[in-house]
Amino acid sequence: MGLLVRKLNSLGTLTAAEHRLLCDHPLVVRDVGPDQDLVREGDEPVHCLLLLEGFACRNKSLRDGRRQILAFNIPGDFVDLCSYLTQPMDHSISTLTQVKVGTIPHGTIADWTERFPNLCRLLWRDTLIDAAINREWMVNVGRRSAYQRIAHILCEMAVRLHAVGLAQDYSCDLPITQGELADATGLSTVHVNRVIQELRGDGLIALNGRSFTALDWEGLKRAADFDPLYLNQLAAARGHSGQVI
Amino acid sequence: MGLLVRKLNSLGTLTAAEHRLLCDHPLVVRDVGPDQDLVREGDEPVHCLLLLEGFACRNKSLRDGRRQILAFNIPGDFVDLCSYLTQPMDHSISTLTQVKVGTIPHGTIADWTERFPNLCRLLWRDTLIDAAINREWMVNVGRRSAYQRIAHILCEMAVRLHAVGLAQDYSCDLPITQGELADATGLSTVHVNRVIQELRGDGLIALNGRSFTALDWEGLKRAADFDPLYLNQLAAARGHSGQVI
DNA sequence: CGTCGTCTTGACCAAAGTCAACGCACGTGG
DNA sequence: CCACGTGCGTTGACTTTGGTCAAGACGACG
Repeated sequence: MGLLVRKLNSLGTLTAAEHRLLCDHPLVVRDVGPDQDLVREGDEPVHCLLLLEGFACRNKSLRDGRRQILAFNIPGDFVDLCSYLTQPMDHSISTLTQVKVGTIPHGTIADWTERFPNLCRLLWRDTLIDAAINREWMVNVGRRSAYQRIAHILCEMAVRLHAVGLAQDYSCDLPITQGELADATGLSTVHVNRVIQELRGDGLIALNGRSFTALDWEGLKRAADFDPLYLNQLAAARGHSGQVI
Repeated sequence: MGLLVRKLNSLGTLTAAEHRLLCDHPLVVRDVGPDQDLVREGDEPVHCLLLLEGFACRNKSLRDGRRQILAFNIPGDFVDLCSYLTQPMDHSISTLTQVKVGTIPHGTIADWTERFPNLCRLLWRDTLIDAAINREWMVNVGRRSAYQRIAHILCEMAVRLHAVGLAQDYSCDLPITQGELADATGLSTVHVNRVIQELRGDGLIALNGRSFTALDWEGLKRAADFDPLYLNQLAAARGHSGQVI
């Protein structure tokens, strides 16, 4: 539960009792391979999933097979906390890589939130930040050019991975294919490929296989019109770890 | 507070004590003209707004002036409940028409939610349904054709307005300009105009000025690939008012 | 009656999609 | 150890969707 404690502490302050509660909770861990659905649209899960290792994504598919990726999930993310209060699922959660997930029964969350209003607020806030990321993605897909979209999503991943210690010196492991990037940005795979080459040509990024480096962080941010405010609103407002990169 | 009670009761069940609490709360009401910002990106509001009459929208602007509308708000919507837990605002709320809004101090909400876990859950659920609408819009903008996007957004508005009693016989007052529809769908005004004419030509809709009628509801739903599940997840699951149209 | 915002139309343009093929790395099985 | 298949990245030629620019129509309102 260390990851969860760390995450919630970045959103506010856990009391000692809450800290103990979470640390004492025995987490059931499950291993899942790449390209599997952790939860499927229409499911009515009875527990929430905490992503401990690996990458996943939130996505919705149309009947004709096209799909939209709504968010990338990284270690520490409470992947489907929303299933605690909204059923059935209106979207799926799929793994991108091999992952480890912890499962927490809805009953446990109900118990926690009734007894600890502060913890409840932190969990609620976590879902609100997910929503904020969604909003930013919507602007991305609706109003930015292909070049800006890709740059923006790369900026976001760099900041978020840095925040959980999975990026150093502007580089990180990014096991996301160009096809997945296309589904996340509302573009075609072919066009994503061309844009990435343009970004490479402009000296902004290095991206080969699973490894990503922002060669010119400031330039990339400028190209993307990136403002990390939406990612960690409270932390930033309180002057905490905030501006990580 | 009748509107709020009605809305929360559609998301779950208020206890008698909660019902009384809400009904006894003296709501401060404010009138605002059209095309005004109720809350602006960067603000740190100290109260939440409940939309009582009129239409508004949640939106984000880019520095170059392009903007994306993230959601349309209709009477009964808790327009910026998210400001209770995430500050500062990462987006703006603007009026589309003359509106009446009720203001509820964050302190009041904090008090309510600490004392009434069930009410807290209902409010939390309300923010989660907002998020679900956002997700559907993202699919709309990212993966549907212009024709489908407009059809889809019209379906959504019809269902939501019907749910609060503002639509009968497949028609309703819809004071949204084509320019605003463009900002909501990630299209240009000109293209929205052409698509609307195509929808008219196909006998699916009548849309003049502020009045909208779905002439062929089933056809419109089919064209939009519309599934209202995401709008009222719990109500639908429990077999409540659910499928309104 | 004039002005302003919105809707409408046409001519033209550009961004991104589609289709198809190929290269390349990696893993698997003979 | 090599042939083969598979998934991903890359490229080119061509098409389509939707954007841009510009002008006119229409209606509400002062």
